[in-house]
Amino acid sequence: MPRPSRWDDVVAAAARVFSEKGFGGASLEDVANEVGMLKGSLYNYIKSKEDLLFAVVRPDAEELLTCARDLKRTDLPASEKVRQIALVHVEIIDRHLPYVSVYIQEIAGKGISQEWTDMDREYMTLVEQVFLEGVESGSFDPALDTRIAARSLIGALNWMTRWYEPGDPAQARAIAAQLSDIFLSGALARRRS
Amino acid sequence: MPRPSRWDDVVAAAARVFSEKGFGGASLEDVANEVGMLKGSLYNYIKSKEDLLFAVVRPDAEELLTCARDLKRTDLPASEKVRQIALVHVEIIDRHLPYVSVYIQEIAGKGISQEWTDMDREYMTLVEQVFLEGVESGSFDPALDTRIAARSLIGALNWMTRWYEPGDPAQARAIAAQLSDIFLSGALARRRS
Amino acid sequence: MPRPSRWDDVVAAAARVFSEKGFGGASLEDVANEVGMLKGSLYNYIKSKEDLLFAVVRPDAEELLTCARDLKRTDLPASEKVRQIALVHVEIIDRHLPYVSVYIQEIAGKGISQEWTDMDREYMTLVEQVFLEGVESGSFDPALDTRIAARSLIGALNWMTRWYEPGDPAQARAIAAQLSDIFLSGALARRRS
Amino acid sequence: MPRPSRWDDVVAAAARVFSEKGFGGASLEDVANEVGMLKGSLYNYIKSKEDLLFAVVRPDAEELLTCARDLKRTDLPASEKVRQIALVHVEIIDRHLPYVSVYIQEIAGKGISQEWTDMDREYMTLVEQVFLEGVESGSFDPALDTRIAARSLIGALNWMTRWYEPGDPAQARAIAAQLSDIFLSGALARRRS
DNA sequence: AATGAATGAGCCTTCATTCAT
DNA sequence: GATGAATGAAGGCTCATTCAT
Repeated sequence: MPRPSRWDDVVAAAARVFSEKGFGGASLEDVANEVGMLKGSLYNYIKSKEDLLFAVVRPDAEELLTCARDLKRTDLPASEKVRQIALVHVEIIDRHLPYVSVYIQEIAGKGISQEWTDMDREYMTLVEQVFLEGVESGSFDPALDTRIAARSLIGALNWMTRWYEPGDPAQARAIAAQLSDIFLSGALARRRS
Repeated sequence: MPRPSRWDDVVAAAARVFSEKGFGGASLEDVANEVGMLKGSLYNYIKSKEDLLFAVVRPDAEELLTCARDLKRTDLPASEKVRQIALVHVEIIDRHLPYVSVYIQEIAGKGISQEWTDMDREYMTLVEQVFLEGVESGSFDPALDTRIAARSLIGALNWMTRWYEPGDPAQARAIAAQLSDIFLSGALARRRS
Repeated sequence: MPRPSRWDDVVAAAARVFSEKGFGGASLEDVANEVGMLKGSLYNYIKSKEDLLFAVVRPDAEELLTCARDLKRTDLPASEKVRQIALVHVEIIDRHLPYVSVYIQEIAGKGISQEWTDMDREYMTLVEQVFLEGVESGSFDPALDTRIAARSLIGALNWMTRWYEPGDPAQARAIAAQLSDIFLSGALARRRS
Repeated sequence: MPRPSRWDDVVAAAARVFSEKGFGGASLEDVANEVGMLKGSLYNYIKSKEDLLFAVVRPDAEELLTCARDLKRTDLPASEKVRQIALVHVEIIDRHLPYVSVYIQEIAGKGISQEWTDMDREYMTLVEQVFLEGVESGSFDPALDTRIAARSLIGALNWMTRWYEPGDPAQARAIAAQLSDIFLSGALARRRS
């Protein structure tokens, strides 16, 4: 039974453990137990506990950011961009909930380091620019406070890590659609006429 | 729970320290330094570190819940109830950001104990019922998924603890208004007539 | 309701608490709770925790020693002196079990200080001398090892603090009689004639 | 319970330290110093301080109990059983004084847990049954109170931990013989003829 | 005499990290 | 790559003691 490097096992175990106990509350021994090795052995894979945190968190953070960057270069209407952002964000949560939970719980908005602060801010800015485009193109309400709209959308999406139960991509897409509807059209019934 | 001379100082210091370093990352020595006493002396006020966490968090959690309960008995229209919830929620964040941050970061949705799980769920339910009322009364879109609407509103509000800078009640009210507008009417420009 | 000094309450409470939890395992707060005051208040009565230990233990230790000294000056036969020693020792245990327990558990043979070592040794010596008298007068077996006899008698008596349930003086006297019988005549049945 | 390289050193050191300072009075740092490691390192061997106490104490407690059980199945005369019990008990004290001291000081008759209470009681009962056999077979005095006899014998033996200086097995055997003689024949000189 | 609060030292325990094997 | 052991630095908590009121 060939057993290649267990790097992925290690990171996945860390994601599960950190997401359940928190980064501070989890010990490397917890992680090692989850992989099935001793805590000392982890140091064949990492240089420090923080290393592991970043390894858990980086791929999805980068994927999300990349998607947002790509979307920006598109010439979809703003409303469609909102829908796309929600969709991608929700899908990543559905596929990688433990990893994303750790990011949101331990890194987002914590000012851990310049690098992460920058990523946070860039994503935030990209989303805000979508709303800005919508206002400037006249398709969004000119009274819209884009700063608040963007932060609220991201907040609503991130908060999903506290209640969403992953495993059903169709449901994930439905949630993304509903959330987009709310942010685009609101809860109020449209007066027909 | 004794309330001698410096009880409030102790809790306020704990709120600040926990909110900055996290409950797990903060040591009781940090808290004691912030109050200006030695860590051993804290035990004249508390029985354990967890005690302090709950003391930090309980008053505002209860206030918010009480407001939501009171609102329920009201016969305001659903849209107005949404506005009220957002307003109260934002105002508590504005007035007690460190306390609320700790609640959201350390307790909300963590299943710490039955008591807190119940509080969480009750608040959630109360908000969801507002949206349900709106749908049933015909003032909200019949296609609205109330479960997602409620969770998204709460998520957007709670996420404020990561970016809001407190101290300006007028701005707090403005944010509440904007957020309510988005959740009620959406970002899209209304086609007049 | 005139309430004189509560010195005796304090010492009695300490005896109970020390005897149950051990001197090291009991906190002054435990003692204070047992008396119904706060731990700080104890320092109106004592200068240190050790003070309290000695106060608990001294009166009975001195009484026992005095009785043994008095007995020595008597000209009772050795066998009667053995009976008397057992009787007094058992009676003190019956009347003051908690106090005596503390002495035996925390002080006897621990070399705490010269004073207590001396008391220990003197009592030991007095008992040994009784056996010596018996051997020299011919009434005790000349092969008797008085050192071992004395230590065993005292050991058997002191061990009572681990199993005796006080409150019945008659039973106490019966135990003393039985114990004396064993040490004087042994368990073996006497062949009559 | 792991038995790596220095497990025996750790337990032996703990026995020495606990026996000298008491379990409560000894710190794990004391134990660690005695082995030559840091207190934190002890936790590679134990899970708690209490673990260490039990590890110190269990082997000899079990050995003594096993001997008493084995003796019971024998068909030696009661008097010989008394001699055997005394012998084994004294020999264990001679060989493992620090370990046994800890047992007697910290566990015997303290009701620490059901397990230990049971061991205490079983040994007590086995000894009492020996005296009972003697009485029923007619070789012991029919007036003998077996309950008191057994408790006194055990008390006298256990008390040895307070005065015996180990290291001379021959002397240990002599003490056992003397003690047995006393409990069997008493101190009084036999009237010849 | 009693109280509430504070002190400071010490203790058990945890844990990230290192390292020889 | 893995392991068992050791390290050293905290951290939560206890407690004897002090002291102003």
